[in-house]
Amino acid sequence: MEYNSNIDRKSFKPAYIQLVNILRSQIDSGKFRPGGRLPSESQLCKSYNVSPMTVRRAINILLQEGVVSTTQGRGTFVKAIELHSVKFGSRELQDIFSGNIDTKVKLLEVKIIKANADIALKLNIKPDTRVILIRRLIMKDMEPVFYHQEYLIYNPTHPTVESEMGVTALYGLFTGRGEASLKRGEISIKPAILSETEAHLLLVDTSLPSFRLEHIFFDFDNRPISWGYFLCRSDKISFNTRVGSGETSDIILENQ
Amino acid sequence: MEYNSNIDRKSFKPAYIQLVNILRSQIDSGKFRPGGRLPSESQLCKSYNVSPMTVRRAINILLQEGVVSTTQGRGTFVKAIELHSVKFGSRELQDIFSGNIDTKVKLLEVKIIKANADIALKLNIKPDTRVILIRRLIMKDMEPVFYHQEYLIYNPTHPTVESEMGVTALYGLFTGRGEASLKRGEISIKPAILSETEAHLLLVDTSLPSFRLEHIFFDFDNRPISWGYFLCRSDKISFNTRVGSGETSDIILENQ
DNA sequence: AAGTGGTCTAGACCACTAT
DNA sequence: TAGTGGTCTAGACCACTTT
Repeated sequence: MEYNSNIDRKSFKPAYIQLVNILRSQIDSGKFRPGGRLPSESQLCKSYNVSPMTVRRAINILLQEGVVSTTQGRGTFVKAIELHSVKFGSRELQDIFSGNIDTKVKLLEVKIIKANADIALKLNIKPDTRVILIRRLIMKDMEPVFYHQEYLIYNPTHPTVESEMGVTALYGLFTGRGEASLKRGEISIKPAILSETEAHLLLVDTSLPSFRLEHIFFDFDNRPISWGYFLCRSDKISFNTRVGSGETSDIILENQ
Repeated sequence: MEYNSNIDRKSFKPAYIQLVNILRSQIDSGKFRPGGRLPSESQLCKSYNVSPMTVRRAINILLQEGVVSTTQGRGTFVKAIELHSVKFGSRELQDIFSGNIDTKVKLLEVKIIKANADIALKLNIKPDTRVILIRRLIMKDMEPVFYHQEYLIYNPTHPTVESEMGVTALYGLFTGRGEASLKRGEISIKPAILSETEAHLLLVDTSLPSFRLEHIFFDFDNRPISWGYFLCRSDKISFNTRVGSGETSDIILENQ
């Protein structure tokens, strides 16, 4: 939040960030209502004594945040809140996998099995090909939070396999210190009802609904490497988002 | 995707977008692996005959996408895929609420009730204050997808109330043509198990798990205006994301 | 014609990292 | 010291919308 409405050139905050904060708090205060027009870019240049590129940069940020919309030749307008393209994040997921020290991974089982039709389809291999099954329990504060089950392509010459089997390898994926051989992944969330054995592992009742976080990863040849899913206790995790002009002011600086 | 590795000044695509696509496809191809360093900005200026600001802009986009990370004085590096801060979106949600013509809202009930402790807490009012209860069914292709239940502050002088009661007002929220009096909202996703009556309304069995999409909206005085939730059939909706260097090339241009 | 957003230049200066 | 990312300038030119 900017308390004064001028740009402080001595501040450690860049001018464009200060301008973003000024404009956002003005929108937030109701000075510019949804549908209303912001001052033109050239006006902003004069008002705050900054160059066009700096104004442009500030407005681009508000644009990306979905706070304003621009039309060439018309102006910059405050957007009404809209829900159809919201993105959800999870504070708890971030907490658990941010290298937090009280997060433990308990390896339940590692074995080589023959792929059934379903696994074969997902991993794009022939049925009955050998794959590695890993079952893990992720604990936070001594309590189970996730049950994780994963099928890996079995390839003795492939370096991924060995490192993935390590219980700590899971961290890497979350914290970015993971495999350089993984190119991309796809993850989806669905709600799930736990089976008796799954509920037992997570120390909950089957009446507690859960998230099923399914994932698949590919190498640089676009071949599937692993497929699996997390089952998450719904009392330990949720996905959230904010829309409209919230007080997100300082997050931007942290990201840069 | 860029097929040649030079910037076409006659193209309708801006130079910085072309550069983003070139760099991304080079990362995608494995030319720059996770952990590896990209050419320096000044090198990129020379290679592609663009100004520093244009290179900067391109790299900023890759930075925002999480594809690369930068360190002042060291360089720009390809990031390994990381999961802890992924954001999930829903294609189905987008489809249903993008002004699609075959989406219908069926109003089940509108009545004034006295707020119980739970509702009073959420809406920051005294218990037994009168609130409006709205119950809706959102249909797609003649099939129910969402059950929606919402509690609105009852205030005859407030313009929000009347327009919200209209069955079509729901669209506005999703498409951005909604209330200009709403400042911000918070939305969360949890898994849920349907009650008998809820399952009956959605024409499914209680054994089908569902999403519960809870929302609360505030006006420009930061007062809660409405609180409620959607129950979503899990066979009709999912939340997804991609990590790593996927083929997201052209989406960027569409957003701009 | 005047005003708007959108792209781009060709430098400048600074802070930081490596050697 | 040399190279790196990061910010910023003071204009230019273009495409578009409004009057």
